[in-house]
Formats: sequence, C-alpha cells, structure tokens
Amino acid sequence: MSDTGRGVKTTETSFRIVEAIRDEPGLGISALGREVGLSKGAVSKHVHTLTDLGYLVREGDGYYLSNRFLSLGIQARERFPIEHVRPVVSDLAETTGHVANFIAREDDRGIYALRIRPDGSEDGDIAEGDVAPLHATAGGKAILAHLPADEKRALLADSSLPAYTEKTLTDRADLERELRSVRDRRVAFDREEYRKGHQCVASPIIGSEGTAIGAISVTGSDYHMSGKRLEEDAVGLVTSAAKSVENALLSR
Amino acid sequence: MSDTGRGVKTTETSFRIVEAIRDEPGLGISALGREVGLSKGAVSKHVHTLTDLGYLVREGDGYYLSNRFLSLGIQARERFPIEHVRPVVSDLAETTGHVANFIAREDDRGIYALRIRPDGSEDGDIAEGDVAPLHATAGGKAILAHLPADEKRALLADSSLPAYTEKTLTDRADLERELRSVRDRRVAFDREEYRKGHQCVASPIIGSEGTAIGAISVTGSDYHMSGKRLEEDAVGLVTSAAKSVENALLSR
DNA sequence: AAAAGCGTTCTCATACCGTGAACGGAAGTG
DNA sequence: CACTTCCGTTCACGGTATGAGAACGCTTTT
Repeated sequence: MSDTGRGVKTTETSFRIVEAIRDEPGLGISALGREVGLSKGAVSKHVHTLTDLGYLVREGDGYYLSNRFLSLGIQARERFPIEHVRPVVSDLAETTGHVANFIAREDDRGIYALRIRPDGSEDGDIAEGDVAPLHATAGGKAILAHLPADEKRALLADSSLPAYTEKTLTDRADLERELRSVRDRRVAFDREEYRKGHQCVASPIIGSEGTAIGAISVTGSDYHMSGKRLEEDAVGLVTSAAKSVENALLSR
Repeated sequence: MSDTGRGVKTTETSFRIVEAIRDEPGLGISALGREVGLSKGAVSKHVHTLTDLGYLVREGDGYYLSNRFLSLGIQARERFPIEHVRPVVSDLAETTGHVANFIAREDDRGIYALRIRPDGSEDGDIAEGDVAPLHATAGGKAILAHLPADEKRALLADSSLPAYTEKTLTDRADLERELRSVRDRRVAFDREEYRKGHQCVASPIIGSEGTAIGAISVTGSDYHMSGKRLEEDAVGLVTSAAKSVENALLSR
C-alpha cells in the first residue's frame, strides 16, 4: 500500500481489525487473524489495546464495536449544524413516504450523514456513515455539478469511474453532459446507477462560497413505485427541502 | 516505561490524536503535537494515515473528524435492535418535555446510545457516545441494581467511586442501600449527583437472563422544573417506557 | 527585511510490533 | 475417558517501523 514512509502501518492494521468487526460483529481473535492476515498474537495485542481504549467490547467469545464510536461519529456530524437539517429531512421522508438522506461532501466523496426512513419502512443496505460515490448517486451528481471547474476536474481526473450496475455512467463525456443539465435544473437523478432497483432524486446544498457542501436526496425502490412516479412526486419536495436547508445555513 | 507488551502503543497514539480533534475540531499538525506531546513529524504521519483511511478530513489548515466514523458508531448501536427503542424514547421525550435517553451497558460503564431532545430544546453537555458512570447517574444505578451479585461486586471492587459533584454517592454502603431500593421499585434517581442542576429518573431494561442490559432515563434541568416535580411526573412514564422496550426485545 | 509560524521531509537509533511456538483450557469426537 | 481440535494468552526474538530532531520552503506577522 502506501509504503512511502509517510504512514503509520500499525494504525492501519488496527482499523482493518475494527472494520472487520464492523462488517462481521462477534468475531474472535483467531477469526480476525484470518480475516486480516495476522498472527493470533498480533491480533490479541491490537484487540486488547482497542478494548482498553474503550472502542471494543468483549462479549462471550466475540468482539463488538463499542457505542463509544458514537462520540466520534456524532461529533463529526456536528461540524454541520445538523439539527437544522434533521427536521427538514424528517419531513421529507414522511411526506414522500421514502427514505430521505442528507449527504455531506468530504473531499472526493459524499457520506450519508443522515438517513431517515418513514415510519414503518425497512432499512436497506445503506447506512449512515457509508460512502456515496459522486458519479453514481443522485446526491453525488448534485454535488459534482456545483463545484468549481478546477475542483471538479481534479476529482474526475485520476479516478476512473467504477461501474456499480450496468447503468452506471462510466463515460466522462456522458457524465459531463448530464452534470450540465443538473447544474441548470438543480436536480439530479440516479436511475439504478448505484443499486439495482433503486432510484434517487437529489438537490444540492450550496454554501456561501457558491460550491456544493452537500445534498438532500430521496431514495425509492422498485417495489413501491416506478422511477417515473418517484421523479414526478419528489422533485419539487426535494428541491425545496434543499433550499430550506440552504437558507438555514446561510442565516447563521 | 513499564510496558507489559500487551498493548499497541501506536494505536493508542492515533486515538489520542483522534480524540484531540474530537474535543477541539480544526486543530492543525503543530497544535496537535502540543496537545498530545508528540513531534510534528510524528503527528504528520499519524494524521496522513488517518486521512488516507478516510477517518479524518482536512479543511483549510485544520483537521476534522470524518462522517465515516458514523459507520462505526451506527453499527455499534445496531447490536441493539435500536429501531425498536427509538420510537419509545422519542415519545418519552415529547410527553415529558425533557431529554430522554437510552443507556447501553458495556462492561463497567454505561454509554448514552440514544439521546432525544423534545422539539425546540437546547442540547446540553452530554452527547451520544458519552460515558455514563454507573454509580453517579440514574441510568447507571438502574443497571447496577439489576446485575448478578458477583458482577456487581466486581464492578464496585477496584473502582473507587469518583465524585462528580458534592452530592455524588461515594460511600459504598450508601450506594448499596440505595441500590436495594432501586431494585425493589425498578426506578433510580440522580439528584445532581453527576451534573449540577440536573436530575434524572431511570428504569432498567432487563434482558432474557434477568440482568440489566441498559436503561431508559429522562433528564431534567433546574431551569425548567424542580427535581420533585420531575420525579412525580416522570416515574410512571419512564418505567412504562422501559417495560415497553423490554417486551419488544423479549418478543423477537 | 526579518522573524515566527506552519507542514513536509529527511536521517537515524531504538523501542516496539509481528511471527512462531509453547501452554492451558474448552469443546467436540471416538 | 483418552484423543483431537480449536481457542486465546503469553513468551523470546529478529527486523522494522516509529518518533525525535533538524533542515527546508512556505506563508503570515512584525
């Protein structure tokens, strides 16, 4: 990996272990060793350290992430005045009947920072804290379309555009064309470009400097309604929700 | 330094840096070095590693926690069927008009895993992910009172009882006496024992094995209502909320 | 201009991480 | 009940990656 001597390998290892536990809670020392390719002795050291620090919890013969991680995630989210965003996203979820998201921009990616499901709906395969690829999600495209030209170019430069489904836009020119339209209309769509059977509608949140700092989106699934109907119903609500957040942010 | 060789020092250092950023977002390399007592070169390595891993974000000349941490915190919370707990705690907050919490037990401490404020209230000095000392909070005492005798003894054994205010119970005998009453009534109180001007009422959530796995609590502040009134109003609501969660957990 | 701050990069000594083996215990198998 | 297997802990040791410190270029302050 990054062996330029600029990194701290031990920390990488610890986080590999943490992420292995996140992805499969309840793993034990040996299983973790197999998972990350380390000896039992080494894993034992890491796990003990992380437990002493309070970030892992042992229960029976397995390890779990501690709720202590919430103190980091919640604080991260506070960088945004998230309490102004929450009621808007919540309303959006209830009135549309679909999952509503706030996606925060962080460098070359978006993160689902808030994800609210309407009462009674199932939770899908996306969770708060997950990464939203900028080129393959409605929220990401809403953000991309509202970046300064040089920044956008930097983001699309070295990163080839990975395909998540067969509908993902992988051609730069196609993407650029769509982004122009997104920029004009302030709305972006995702038609099964990231997950099969899932459509999204998103609108950007533009900061005081004129660049996107996030997006509001709504996710609909095939099972409940066609993509067309989702777009018709949600476009207006999503854009006004984003606008409303935008105003709340500016007047602080 | 007497190192037992059971730890991983580098990981500790990385988390010291992460926590420094949590407590003071926007710190730079030099400031972090001063904060944790490391050379600039060393801090630079750690911070680059954490940024590459996606857990820190650089903005301007400061570093911030990434929302990526949410993927860890949220997953940690999912160990509980938290979506069954949320509506109950939410209702509790609205009907009482006070902050309502779900506190998860983790080994020798409680963690505020869910904290919901009624509409329009300020957020205080406690956040999700924070530690709730077992002997000094209502939720903690509710948990302590419903542990097997040997476990309780182990928890109260080596840990002296630190005083957070002058009302904190620091005498073991006093605490034991109160815990007996808590066990009988299924309600615990905190009368400014953790934070000045804050009272709490809590009721335990008892798992299938008869031991407490968490607690539901309500926090009131002096400014809005006296401790007496809080207790009168909230006792019934808190206990029935806890019971309701308990039933939801058992019938899964 | 000069000084002081910042973050990066370099070199180097040594502390510490990771391997592998040995150990005791728990659980499964005959 | 012996036998096996798997687990987590611990130990000693060799190699290496970590952290101190200084030098550098840069920006900002004086």
